[in-house]
Amino acid sequence: MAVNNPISGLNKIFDNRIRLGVMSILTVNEEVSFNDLKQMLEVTDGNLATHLQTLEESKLIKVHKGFIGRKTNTTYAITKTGSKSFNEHIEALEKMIKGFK
Amino acid sequence: MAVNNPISGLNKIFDNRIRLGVMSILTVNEEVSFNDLKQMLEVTDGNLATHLQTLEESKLIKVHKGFIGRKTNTTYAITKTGSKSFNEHIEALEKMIKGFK
DNA sequence: ACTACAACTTTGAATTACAAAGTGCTTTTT
DNA sequence: AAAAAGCACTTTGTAATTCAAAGTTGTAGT
Repeated sequence: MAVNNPISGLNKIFDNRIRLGVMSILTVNEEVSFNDLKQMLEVTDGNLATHLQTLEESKLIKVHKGFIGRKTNTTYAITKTGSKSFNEHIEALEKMIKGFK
Repeated sequence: MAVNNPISGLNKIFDNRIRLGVMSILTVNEEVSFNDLKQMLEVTDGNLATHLQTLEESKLIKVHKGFIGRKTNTTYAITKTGSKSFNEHIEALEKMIKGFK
């Protein structure tokens, strides 16, 4: 591995802007509903659902299917692994940015 | 546009890690040869060439075909537009990051 | 009963990314 | 001088990714 490679620490799963957005939202907010994510990120529900699935399969986020009264309410939260992976990615980004600041 | 959308300021051209890497390298180093970029980023030459072409077509970088003695030497540099676009992207990223710091 | 919303899954198409091989020119090696 | 190798590509083909649209199931409201 080249020593100077500025992108070697980046996590491929976060190359996608929607997945990046989800992670950044879930880092600030403990639990966020599907619908809120959809509105914040301005994506179609199908598109969002597949990205959430990808993140869940990689154990970066977890799903909680709950209720508000009798109505189903699905919320998403970041996992420990997710926090760790995302922080590493951000650190790699910051390192890259600092390289030229 | 949603007010809270953390990814709306990101530039799609920089979603790709190789193009991101090129820009970050060219922000620190005024002129970098094709071969140096290739080694730093650890990519195949064909792959690098297409990404450089994309960046050039968008006027984010410029190519200089020169010589070292009699040997051809191609170098790449960032353009004014490129600097501006890249800085905006980085600022959007930082804003996103600061959102949860 | 009908409409609407929520949270999906499935399908299909378009775009993107990438490796591998080929090209033309030059330089170095034998 | 011939062969091998390097540089900076281009072309080709495939694999992966991304995304919108439509379909699905279940609940809620009117």
